[in-house]
Amino acid sequence: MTDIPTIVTVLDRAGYRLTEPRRKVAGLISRRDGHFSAADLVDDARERRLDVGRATIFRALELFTELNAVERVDLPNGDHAYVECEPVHHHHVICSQCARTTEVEACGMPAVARDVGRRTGFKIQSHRLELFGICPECQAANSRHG
Amino acid sequence: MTDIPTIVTVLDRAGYRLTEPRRKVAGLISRRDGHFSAADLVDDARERRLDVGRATIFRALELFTELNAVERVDLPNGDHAYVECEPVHHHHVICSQCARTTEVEACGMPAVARDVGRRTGFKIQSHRLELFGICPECQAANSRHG
DNA sequence: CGCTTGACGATACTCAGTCTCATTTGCTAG
DNA sequence: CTAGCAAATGAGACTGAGTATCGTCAAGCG
Repeated sequence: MTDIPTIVTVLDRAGYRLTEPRRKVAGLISRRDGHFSAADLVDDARERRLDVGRATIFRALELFTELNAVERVDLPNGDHAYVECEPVHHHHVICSQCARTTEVEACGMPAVARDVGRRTGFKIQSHRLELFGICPECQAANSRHG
Repeated sequence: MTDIPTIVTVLDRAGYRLTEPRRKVAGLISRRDGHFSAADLVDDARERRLDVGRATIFRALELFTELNAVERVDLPNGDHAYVECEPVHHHHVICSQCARTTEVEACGMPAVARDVGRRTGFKIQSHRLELFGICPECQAANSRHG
C-alpha cells in the first residue's frame, strides 16, 4: 500500500540502479495488499505482460529485503511470503482469511525477551514474532453473512 | 534429548502403528540435541545404514509434528527445522551458534497479543515467536578463548 | 555520445518436499 | 499360531522454489 516511489527512493539512496525491471517489480508489490510470494509476482508479471524474468523478480525481492523495503515472513503452514513495510523494527499481524497485514511495534516484546533471557541464561540477540488472526474487515464481513 | 519412548508412546496412544522405520526415526531424533532438518535425518540414517526411505522420514516428521512430539521452527535465514518438544504451548529459544534449543512458556506473550489485538482490531488467533541468541555454554566457551 | 559495469533474461540446475504404486508388515481376529 | 487386511513403506518420478551461469543490454557517468 505504500507507493512505488518509496521503494524506488530507497533503491536510489542506497546507490543501486533504477532499472526498468526493478520499477516494474516495485509496481507489482505496491499494487498488492497483503502478503505475497515470489511466485505471485511472477504470475502478476506474466498476466500483465510485463516481460520481467523470473530470476529478476527473485533478485529484486532479495535486494528489497536487504534494504528493508520488504520483509520476509513465515506463514503458519510454513510457506514463505513477503510484505511491504517500513524500515524500522516491528512485527506483523497477518489476517489468516484475507492475507492483509498490519504493522505493530509490539512494544511489550523487549520485556518478554529480557525475561526469557534472564530465565534461560541465553543472551537474546533477535526474535521473530508473527501474529495471526482475523482483521476487522473480515470480522465485519463474517458477522454480516456468517 | 527426550528419549525414544516418549515419541513411541505418543504414537501408540494416538493409535498409530509402531513400525520399525518410525522407531528408527524417533531414535535419530532423540540422539539430536538442537534443531535439525529433514535432510539431517536423511543423512544420519544413511550414515548409520538404517535403511529408511526418504519419503518415510518426511512422513514420520509430519506425523510427529501433528502429534506435537516435534515442532517446526523457522530459522532467521528462512530455513525450516524441527525441534523435539513437550506437547504444550511454548516457544523456543535457539542458540545461533550451536543450534541448541530450550523451551520457555514466555508467559508475557498473552499480554502482548491482547495489546496488539486491541490496537489493531484484529482478533488474534495464534502467534509464532522464536527467540535467537547465544546459549550459556557458548557464552562461556567464547569468553574462555575468545 | 560512447563507454563501463551492473543488471537482465534465458535456461540449466539443485534441492526440499510430495505423489504414486507395487510390496511389505503390524496388528488383530479367529 | 496363523491368516488376512489395512496401514505403512521404499523406490523413484515429479513439482516447484530458489540459485547459478553466461552472453547480452542499458543506466548513468564523463
